[in-house]
Amino acid sequence: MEDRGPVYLQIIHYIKQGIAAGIIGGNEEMPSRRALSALLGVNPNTIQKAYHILEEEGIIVSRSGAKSYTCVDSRTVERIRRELLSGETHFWVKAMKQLKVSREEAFALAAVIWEEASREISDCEFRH
Amino acid sequence: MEDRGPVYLQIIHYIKQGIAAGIIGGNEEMPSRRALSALLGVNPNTIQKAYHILEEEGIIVSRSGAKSYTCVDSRTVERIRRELLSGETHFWVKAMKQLKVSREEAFALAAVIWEEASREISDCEFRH
DNA sequence: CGGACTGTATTAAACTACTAATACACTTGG
DNA sequence: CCAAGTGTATTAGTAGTTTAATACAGTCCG
Repeated sequence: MEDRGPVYLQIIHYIKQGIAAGIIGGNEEMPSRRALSALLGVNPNTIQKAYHILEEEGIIVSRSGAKSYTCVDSRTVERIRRELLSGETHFWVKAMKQLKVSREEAFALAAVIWEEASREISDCEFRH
Repeated sequence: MEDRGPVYLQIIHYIKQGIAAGIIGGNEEMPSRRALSALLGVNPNTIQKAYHILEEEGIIVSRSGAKSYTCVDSRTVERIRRELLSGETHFWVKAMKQLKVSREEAFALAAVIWEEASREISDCEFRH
């Protein structure tokens, strides 16, 4: 529905999601700032901002001149996964309650949409 | 989790949500720009921007000098309700699928959080 | 009527997100 | 080694959001 805020936050969220889903490994080479910016069609500075925050959060490591790598053990992967999962679900429940939807109606709709989404081609990885 | 973007969009969303939930009636007096800005601690111009867009969408009517009123029939209320409900649920399902969560795990977690939220005091109306 | 409140409009300033164009030092692979 | 690619930093500019300080004309109620 919406674009969901600043691009650099979307990138951070996207990478965390990839790690939580196991698409991005815990000690894996990351695309360079320039390469990812070209791929996504945004400015290198925007990628740098996202990577910098990810480094502050201890999710990637960067050595000046060399490529950046993810830096998360399995415990951290599980922590990130639970954070995202819980966060998104809390947000949905809150929205449903604010709309004064009954538990039955909410879950029935979610079930319908879940099946609907299962019948769609859903492949949009950020590398091939 | 997040602040969810521009304030004027939050206000629009909040009012639509109130209408969809039946908290705000279909032909009801709206708080004045100045009153709502004071209540929310934001600039009157920000409220004006939100109200102006709501008027363009045919949700409220404003006559220069008089108070603004909501202007939605029951069919429109139902349309708005379905839009918000469907939009939020699509977003949640998409997030769950991107995290590669099984339907069972996702719905189980949602059930837990739903009950958890039911045990909390949840009253934050925008007027008393 | 007349004052209080209303919607509406204008202008200026500050702030953030994002783009753009560089520049520099470091690492790596051929 | 050395050229290509890398992370990092700087400066400038644009656009959108928000605040601020007004101003003015219309409506409403006592």
